[in-house]
Amino acid sequence: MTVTETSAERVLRIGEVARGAGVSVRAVRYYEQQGLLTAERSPSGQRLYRQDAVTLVRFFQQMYAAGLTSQRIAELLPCWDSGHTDAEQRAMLRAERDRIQAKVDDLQAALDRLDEVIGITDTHP
Amino acid sequence: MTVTETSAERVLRIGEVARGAGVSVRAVRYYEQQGLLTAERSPSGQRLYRQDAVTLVRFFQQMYAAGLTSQRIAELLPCWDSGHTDAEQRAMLRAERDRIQAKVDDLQAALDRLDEVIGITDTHP
DNA sequence: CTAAAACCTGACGCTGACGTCAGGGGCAAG
DNA sequence: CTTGCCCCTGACGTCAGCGTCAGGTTTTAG
Repeated sequence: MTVTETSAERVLRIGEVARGAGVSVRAVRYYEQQGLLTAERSPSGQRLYRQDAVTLVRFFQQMYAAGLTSQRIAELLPCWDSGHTDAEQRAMLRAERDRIQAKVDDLQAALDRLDEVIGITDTHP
Repeated sequence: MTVTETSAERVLRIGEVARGAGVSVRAVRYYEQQGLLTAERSPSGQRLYRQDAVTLVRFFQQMYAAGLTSQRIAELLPCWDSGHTDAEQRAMLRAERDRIQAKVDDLQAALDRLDEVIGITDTHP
């Protein structure tokens, strides 16, 4: 479609999004399947993304790394792009926050156990 | 075996170890299967553990929580009960340490993202 | 125009620490 | 003796985030 693209209307195809965010194409499709990411479709059926899709995918990765499930991320997504939260969402947010904090403490304790045997007891890098 | 137990020779059965460490009986058997835990056997085939098995299982849980696999834990166990490490073990220890540290940083970043939308921007509890 | 590269939709495979069910002993109390 | 609880050994099931293969269409480079 040779519409004189006004330079601001650039769209991304799935491969570009994937490479941009450092994940696989399969992963991006998976996110859509989980209701995290929506895409326009070209007449031939190919997915077309806006540039912020890359940022979004990176955000998903961050949440996954923090132990959130696809479902949780989907439930909490509106909190970011609407800036508003209801009671249920607040509860989930706090629950996740506490869980992650606990995990940080656990990891820190594990680190201490490792350092203990390594001998790198230099207090702070 | 009615050997006059000198009060120091107390042994534990698998259920006691499991409850003591807060894991399932299945988990304790799994640790043995992975070469993490060895047990004597009663004449009837039941596993008999020493008291420190509970501590050991708790330690496994801590390492699992830190993202180590059974194999890694098995490879690094000698470092603790022998107090000695060879070059390969030191490399693994440092690698795991770095990985965990990176994970801590990731979690911290995720926490910040959550707090950002929660509004609990109180610097430190 | 043609070949390569990229995209599409299923759909099965993988990993790791267990859960769980099946089928069968053993051992103390009442 | 029998009731009940704990133990045993397989061995299949689970879950979540993808990997990967199959078979086919579309877009792009030359």
